[in-house]
Parts: sequence; C-alpha cells; structure tokens
Amino acid sequence: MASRENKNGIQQLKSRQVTLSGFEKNYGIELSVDCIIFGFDEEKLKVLLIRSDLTKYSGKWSLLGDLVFPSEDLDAAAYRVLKQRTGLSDVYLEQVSTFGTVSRHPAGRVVTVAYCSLINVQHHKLNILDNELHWHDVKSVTDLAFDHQQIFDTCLMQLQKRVQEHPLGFNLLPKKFSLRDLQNLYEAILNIKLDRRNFRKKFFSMDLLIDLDEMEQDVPHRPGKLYKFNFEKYGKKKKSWVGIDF
Amino acid sequence: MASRENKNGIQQLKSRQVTLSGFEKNYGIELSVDCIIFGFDEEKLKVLLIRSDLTKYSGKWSLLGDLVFPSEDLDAAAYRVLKQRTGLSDVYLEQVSTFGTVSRHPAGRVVTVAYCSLINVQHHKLNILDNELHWHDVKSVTDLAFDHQQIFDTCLMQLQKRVQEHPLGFNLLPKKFSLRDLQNLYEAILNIKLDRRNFRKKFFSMDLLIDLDEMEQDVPHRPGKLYKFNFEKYGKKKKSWVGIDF
DNA sequence: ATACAATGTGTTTAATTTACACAGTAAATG
DNA sequence: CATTTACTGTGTAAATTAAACACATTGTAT
Repeated sequence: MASRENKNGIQQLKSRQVTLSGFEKNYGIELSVDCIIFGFDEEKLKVLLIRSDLTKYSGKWSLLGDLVFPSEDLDAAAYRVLKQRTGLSDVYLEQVSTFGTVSRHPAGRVVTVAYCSLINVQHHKLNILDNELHWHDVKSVTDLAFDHQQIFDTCLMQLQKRVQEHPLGFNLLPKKFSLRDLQNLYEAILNIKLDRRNFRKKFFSMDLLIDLDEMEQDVPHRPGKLYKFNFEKYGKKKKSWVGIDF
Repeated sequence: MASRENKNGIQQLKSRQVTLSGFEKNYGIELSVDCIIFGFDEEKLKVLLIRSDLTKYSGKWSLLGDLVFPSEDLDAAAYRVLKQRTGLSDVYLEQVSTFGTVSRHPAGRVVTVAYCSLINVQHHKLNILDNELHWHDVKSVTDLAFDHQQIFDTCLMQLQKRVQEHPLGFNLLPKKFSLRDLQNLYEAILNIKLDRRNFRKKFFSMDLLIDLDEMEQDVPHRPGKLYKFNFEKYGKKKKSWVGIDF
C-alpha cells in the first residue's frame, strides 16, 4: 500500500482488502468504548462519572471507558467496563454513536464508541469505595474532560427520545414501582412536568402494566399501588408506526 | 501494558492512558467506514452496491467502504468514499451505527462505522463506467457480503424511522418536485401505500413547501404543480416533541 | 371530439390528546 | 381520637388530529 494516498478511489478500494488480508501495516487508530451509565435516585436522573486521570484534564470528570481488546466484540468491551465499574451484568446496554475526531484525545488518535447503559441503583453495590467515582445529577453535568460533554449530551438526547418510544425506562426502576415513581422518572428524564391523570390514562391504556395487588411501604402518606412492566406482552406486539411529522 | 489482561478493572483503566500516551503497542484493530448510499429513481428506493473482490464472497454484492486514515476524521473518511464513488460533495451523510464483531471480516479484525447517505440521482454523473458498481432496488437486496446485509438492514430501518420525523427525504428528490413525487418517495421508503388526499393535507399543514408556480413538464397527463422544501423555515422552528407511546 | 390518466380539493367520522376538580385513604400530629 | 396533611385515584368535556372517502378539473393522446 505504498501509493495509498494518491491512487484514484476505485483502485485504492480494490487494493484495500489485499493489504488488509496481510495486515502489513496497521494504521495506528486505537479503539475504545465509553459507557454513559444512567441511574435514577432521589427522583433525579443521575450519571456515573469518574475523575479524569490526565493532567491536562485534572479536576474534570469523564465517562467510564477502556480500550477494546483485539479479540473482543465491541459490545463485550462495553459490558466489561460496565461490570468492572458497577458489578452488574444483565443490564440494559445500547450503542449510541461513535466519536472519531482526530484530535479528540490528547494522547493520540483514539476513536470511541459510546454506549448508553441504564441501571437500577437499588440492585447494585457500586464500587464507590473508589472516591473518584460518583453519581452526578444530569442537570449539573458540565465541562467534562475530552469530548465527553458532547458524548454525554448526545446520549442524554437519545435517551430522551427513545424513552418515549420504547420501554427503556423500566431498567432504571425497581421491579415493583408505583405510577408516581414512573411519572417521576419520565419527568426527570424529559425535564418536564406531566399531568398526573393523563399520564396514568396513557399507561393504563397501553395495557402493559401488571397490577401486583401490593402497596408501597414506608411512605409518609397514602401508599400507592405497585406495578411491574409486562415485558413478555410487549415483546409480542410489534407496533409498526407510521406518522410523518416534523 | 504487559499485565493488561489480568489486572483488576480500576487499575487497568488507570494505567490505560499512560500506555496510550506512549503508543507502545497498537491493538491492531483496523477501522473502516461503509457508506449506504440511497437514491430514488423510477419511483423506487435504490442502494448503491459494488461487487465484492474477496474470493470468499465472490459474486456477492457489498457496500462501499474504505479504511480510515490515521489523520482523518471519521466523517471525512465517509465523505471521501462518497466523493470517490459518486463525484458528489455536499450531500446528506449521517452516521448510523458501528459494527465490531470480532470475526465480521475474514481478513482480520476490522471495526466499521456505517454511514447513511442520501443523494439525488439526477444531480450526479456516477462513475458507473465501472461495471462492478450498480444501483439495486432495496426490495431485492439480499445476501450481501460480510455482515453487510445486517448493516444494510439497520440503515434502511433507521431511514424509515427518521424520514418520518425529519425532512431527510428531500435529499433524494430534485430541488423542484411535485407532491406526487414526494408521495412516491415516502411510499417507496416506507413500503406502504398512503392516501393521496391525507398526504397532501399533511404536508400543506406543515407549511414547509414553497409553491414555485411552475408545472411539471413532459408528463403524459395533467401536470402537477412544483414545490421546493423550505429548509430555512424548518431550521428556525424547533419542535420539542413529547408523546410517550410504545 | 373523445377517452384517458392523472391532479386538486372538502367533509364527515372516529380516535386521540388536553385540560381540569374532587373524593378517598393512610400517616402524622396534637 | 379528632384533625390535619399529603398524597392516591378517578371521569368528563373540549379541542385537536387522523382516517375514510368521491367527484370535478386539466392536459395529453388518439
């Protein structure tokens, strides 16, 4: 691939795979994953951040990530980071976007794939022994290290969109939750206020909540009923949605 | 990074960036981009494919892609591929997803970032001199090389979703188009039939089409009026859409 | 002149979304 | 134990949006 830079496109492409098969030259692009780990606690949407260990960004917070191993699937790398940090497996994890600006990392070329993860903060014992690791209210997340602010903003926006179209939010709640919990969650994610009666009507009309015939405990007021989400029923019904609107 | 594989997570992460800064070792993951180039012609949604040059996949069609250069932004690499193939710049291009299964490429580890591109087939003189490069009706795209079928399916689904929420479709049409053109486009992308009157009502009520006071030419029937899309007006109005439904 | 194949337009009905108020219940207080 | 407090739980009317549906008009081709 000596003449890589100056061949015409088709020639170049045709010779690519020949080169690739031999791996004569590696382009030196490092690949990493970054996990944007969301949690819901104290009626607020939180994100898990770690203090940057680069002097350039000392004092700043950054996302949790690591390089991808040569023989590791991308998703597996994201799961690995997640498990290392939270001790959790079997959590919601979704690829969001890949960030590959040449100078995004001060140490050299690193392309990173961002993953959004939603975890239930009750279900885990975080390794927050490490006092460099903290939950942050998403409303106060600013000025992250690297291009992590941009990555975070992208993930939060995608979460806001997707939570309205898919039952992602339940990953952030305990298995049993009240409708108030659910509404608080949506209000925290979307950063808006919703009408309580219409919110209930909406969810009841979807007919995807299972009434557990149990009540909240230890609340300082009239307890609400508890529900769980009917994932099975949701899995069966495929909604093919058509509605042009922009 | 001698002990990379057996350190605990936090230690490992802390040592990562030290290693990175020196680039002592490259993990040997190649990075590529693949462009899913859509066009609209003969009232059909088309995708541009090239014959695979790998013997393993001989006879099969594949997407257009190339390795990313070490000092090239990801988006720039996608633009480069696109320009080489179509001669077009200033076209719609959007990152869709990244595919990184270890064994997705027979020649070794290659992670690829998929980009969706929408081009106006009138506006370009394709280098289809190369008879290995062809437009294919998306309905008949099956059994692509590598994992390209999966990538293609992902991109088509994303296009179907996004075209309903954003004015992407106009990138596939000439600047001047009739409402029938527009409806044909949506029907081709979504693979459904739409009611003509409701379709018109919908678009007129958005008030984003500019009536050009011109008529179609050379049609073998009553000509329709021509419109263009009001990108400027669309850019100004930000719709913050809330509607939980799944 | 006529047949043809489109364009262009409106209304009625159903479905969905929004706005909005009051009674009921458990816990906490004195 | 009576009262206050702070929630839960429910229904209806109005407005908006989406869906179904038919006929007159215009230019082309014969």
